Amino acid sequence: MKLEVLTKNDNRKIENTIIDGIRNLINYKNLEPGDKLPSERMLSEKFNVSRSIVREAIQKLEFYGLLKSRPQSGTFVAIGNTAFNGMVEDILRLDEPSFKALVETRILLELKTARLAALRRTDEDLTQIKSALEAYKEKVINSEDAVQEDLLFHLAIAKASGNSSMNTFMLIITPEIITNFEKYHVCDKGLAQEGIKEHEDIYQAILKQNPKEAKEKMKVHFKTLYQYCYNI
Amino acid sequence: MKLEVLTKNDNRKIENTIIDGIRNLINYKNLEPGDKLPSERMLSEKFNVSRSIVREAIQKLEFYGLLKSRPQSGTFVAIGNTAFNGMVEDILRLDEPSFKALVETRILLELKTARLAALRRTDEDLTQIKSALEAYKEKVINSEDAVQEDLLFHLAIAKASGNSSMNTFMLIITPEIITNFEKYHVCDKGLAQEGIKEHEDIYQAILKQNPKEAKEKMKVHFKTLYQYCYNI
DNA sequence: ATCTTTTTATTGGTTAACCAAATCAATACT
DNA sequence: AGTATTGATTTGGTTAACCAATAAAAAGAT
Repeated sequence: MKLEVLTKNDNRKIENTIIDGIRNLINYKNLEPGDKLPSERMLSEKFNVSRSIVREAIQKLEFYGLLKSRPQSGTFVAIGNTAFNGMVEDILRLDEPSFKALVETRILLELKTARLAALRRTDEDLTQIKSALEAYKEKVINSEDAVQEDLLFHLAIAKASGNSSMNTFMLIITPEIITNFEKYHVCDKGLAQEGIKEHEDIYQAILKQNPKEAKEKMKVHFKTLYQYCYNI
Repeated sequence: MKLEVLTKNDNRKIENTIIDGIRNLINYKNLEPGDKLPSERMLSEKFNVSRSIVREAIQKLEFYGLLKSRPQSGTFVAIGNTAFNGMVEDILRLDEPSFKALVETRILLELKTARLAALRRTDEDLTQIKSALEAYKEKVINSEDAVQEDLLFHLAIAKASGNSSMNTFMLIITPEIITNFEKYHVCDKGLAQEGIKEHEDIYQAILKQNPKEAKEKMKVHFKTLYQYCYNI
């Protein structure tokens, strides 16, 4: 029954081994930013694994900005030696975030995106937020589950914040939040009804382009969640 | 000369096409969370592309938590239809974050991680932060470039925050920050000297486990950067 | 009939062969 | 001598064939 986890760990382990090998190689050869790594073929031969494995390891390091691969040219070091070593260490030891960590991050991000959305929202942003709000309201008044519509409303605000980075991070943590909400039935306790009012308040603040009020209304909205999160 | 960008766009475009195809399939077949998608082989045949392409598209959707693939079993829908459609739309339209957006996000995250680190740091965390601080100081007093050591100090704090999610996000945005700092020579203006004092203040606050002070000292540290960022 | 065992087909993961673009060096031309 | 051109080589990207694990179905024993 735990086989799935085991194989996944194995995969993770071999990928991490390759990442560690690449790190050693860069240190041994003293490669600086802009320097070229050996080709994927040579790396796969050196580490006795297939090219796909090497490619995955490179892609992971590329995702974290440590390497940069250019088609028909090669893979290049993207940051300095010191930062590379320090960050690889962290990347290899990263563990899955807990639900508490996710909620904590979400609240932090959303207090900011609400404020920024009030400052920067376009008319197009506003109509999309409004549309998400209406979809949410319709579900709630029909007493249907509205977790998804709830999250989409918040994502619309994140998009309106004009900060692509925060928007991306919200997209990353949202599905896990949804899953946990539905699993622990966070929103079943008749909270959805008052949720409508809170959502409308946030929308109004963004409509009026009042950043302080937007953040404040978002904080009110999170009050229940906040307490819930810290009482698990 | 712009060919690299073009091919990359092409690659992106075909992957996005497949993602769109998967979305349509899920809608057409009304697949709910837990339902199984067609196998990678069938999808690659249906979309007239190779399995690798399909795999990459699936992996991207899995990264954002919309799908979940299990070895020797299949790929499964992970979230509800409504959320899936809304999020796919956003994912397809995501653009690269600007430097300003990155700095904005970094400041937001770090004011929080400093506070959390003061609350939750272990002794082990503390020694790692201290170690990063010493490495930074040594570089600065030798008048060497210390951008990397600077960032590693901040990453050590992020790790000490005990929030894996924020730690990951810091790791994601850090390399781009480093690159831009070095490009625009943000830290060349003799700021490094006073940076030592500011770093030490942050360290002391975390040592004393004083969250309010840690956040405040971090805010002081970011004051210059903050102004710089908003004056570009 | 029901449960266990065995077989068979399907799955994601892995490897290896193939392709077009980019690079670089040798050559031809001015 | 210097510059442009061309062709072989190297590169990351792509495709297709292969593998082990899984799950489902069929056969056998109780």
